[in-house]
Amino acid sequence: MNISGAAKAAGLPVKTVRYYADIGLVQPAARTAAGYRYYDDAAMRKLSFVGRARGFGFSIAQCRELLGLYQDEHRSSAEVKQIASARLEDIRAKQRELQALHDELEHLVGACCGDERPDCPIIDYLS
Amino acid sequence: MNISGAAKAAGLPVKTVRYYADIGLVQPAARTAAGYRYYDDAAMRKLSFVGRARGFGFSIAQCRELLGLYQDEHRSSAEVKQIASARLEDIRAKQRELQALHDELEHLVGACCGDERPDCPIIDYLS
DNA sequence: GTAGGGCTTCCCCCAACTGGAAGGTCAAGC
DNA sequence: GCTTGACCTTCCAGTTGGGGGAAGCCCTAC
Repeated sequence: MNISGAAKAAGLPVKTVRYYADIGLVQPAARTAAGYRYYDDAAMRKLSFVGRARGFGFSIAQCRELLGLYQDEHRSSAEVKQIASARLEDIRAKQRELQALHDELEHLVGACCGDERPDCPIIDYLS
Repeated sequence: MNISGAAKAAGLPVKTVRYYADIGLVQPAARTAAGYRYYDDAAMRKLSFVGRARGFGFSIAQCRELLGLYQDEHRSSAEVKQIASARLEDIRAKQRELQALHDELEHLVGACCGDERPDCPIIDYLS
């Protein structure tokens, strides 16, 4: 597979696949004589793995760790769980933050008449 | 007020205040003879306003609009409400996204024993 | 042989800052 | 008057995770 085939199979933009190769996250199996990146089955599986992990919001660094564990026959599931739990806690923290913002902003938006007059509780709150 | 006083009063890092001046979001009232940025009361109010708006997650572009409305005697609250509603909808979209990720990841983390064995539903899911 | 698409590297761009270097300024203390 | 240290200035580079596009090579089809 060349890069566009690999990208399509993994559901990623070509630019992203090239970027992952550049940063050493997922290297192509080889280069053709013309210098084209060549992805074999193993490389494509890694790409898809990373694509799904990124879909969960794992950072590139976390993806690197997860990929290492994915390929490690002797991994302990505890290591995986620890990374996933960290991401889960990040998500929860973000949710709490967003919930607080949401409630406050919803309150302000609800209190604003939204007509042609200048009086506005949102502006007042920010002032 | 020089920049550090203004930054402290607005609860922002000095670097951020300088950045806002650079991009023309909140300009200092003047420069001293030595070239120091000087913030008067009006400039400090704008800084604090932007600081609070950023706290709600409004983008710099939105802050620019809000700041314009803040200073516009003839604004209509509808314009303000429209910007705030857009932000609220962004927040809700993000919340829905995070909720889906949360539920799925929580399920996976819950299913992983987290022991020394390599078997792991998280890795399986990503594979 | 030529047209088109695909591939390569390279560099700049995004948001919203942050860190740091090099150098000018200011106020206090001696 | 001089030094010291804190503060200010500009400028440049880096952050995350890529995206856009130019210049140039490659490959296949007609």
